[in-house]
Amino acid sequence: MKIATYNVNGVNGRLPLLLEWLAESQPDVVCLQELKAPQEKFPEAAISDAGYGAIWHGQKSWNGVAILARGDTPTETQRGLPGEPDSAQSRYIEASVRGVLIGCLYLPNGNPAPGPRFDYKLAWFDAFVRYAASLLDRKIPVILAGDFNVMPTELDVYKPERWVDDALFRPEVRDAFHRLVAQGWTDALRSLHQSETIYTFWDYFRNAFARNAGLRIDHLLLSPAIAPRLLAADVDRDVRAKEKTSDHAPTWITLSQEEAAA
DNA sequence: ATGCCTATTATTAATAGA
Repeated sequence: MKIATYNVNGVNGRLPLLLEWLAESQPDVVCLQELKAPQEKFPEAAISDAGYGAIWHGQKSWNGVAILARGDTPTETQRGLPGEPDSAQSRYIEASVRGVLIGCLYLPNGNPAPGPRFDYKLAWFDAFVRYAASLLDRKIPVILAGDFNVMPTELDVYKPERWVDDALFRPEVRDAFHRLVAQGWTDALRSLHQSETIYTFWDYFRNAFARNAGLRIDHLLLSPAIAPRLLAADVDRDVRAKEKTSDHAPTWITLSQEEAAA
């Protein structure tokens, strides 16, 4: 079972690229962020023709999240984050797919920091940490996947000293991520590649991709009930190299079908 | 310290992204 997260940066503008990647990569479940499309403009027919059922939480201009399932329809369990500070922003959707609860999130960027946008980020993050704890209490297989807009450690940013005052790397935000993981989640990419440089985002500016000036901000967190099934985890960097591409690359894991032996 | 580039929306400029 392959589960991917992809900040597509405009689901309609990137539709040909998205369909190409779906056909090549064949993920079973996909969490999309930054649809940048209102609810009625989601390309449901094209996604369906590609073999995927979908649920989505759209918003005009900004944000927007979706969950796709190959040959299946995700069973929606939550839309919007409980206790979120601004329900007008579409940043969370959740579904049950093939026995796994999938939470798809787009955490606020938060720049400039300090300021109201940063306060909003911290408030959203706090609500998310509380909600994540309630998911762990259920002792079920859960995957929280999306654009967390945080580099967890210095290993996750090409030039850490340049980012210390940025909303994606400030201590408050890193602390929030560490508090989240400390609840019992497994950071899938990092658990399999403990000392490697792995990036999931490269700025459009400054020829960042060619220089590999990247950030690791797209994450998949596994609950203890599913973490033993983790087989592989990687980033489809080749997608970031294409024309008309998102500034993020698809990030994915594979899981064994059965519960791992104790 | 800032712009760089790219998207959407609404009208060629503003806003957001990270």
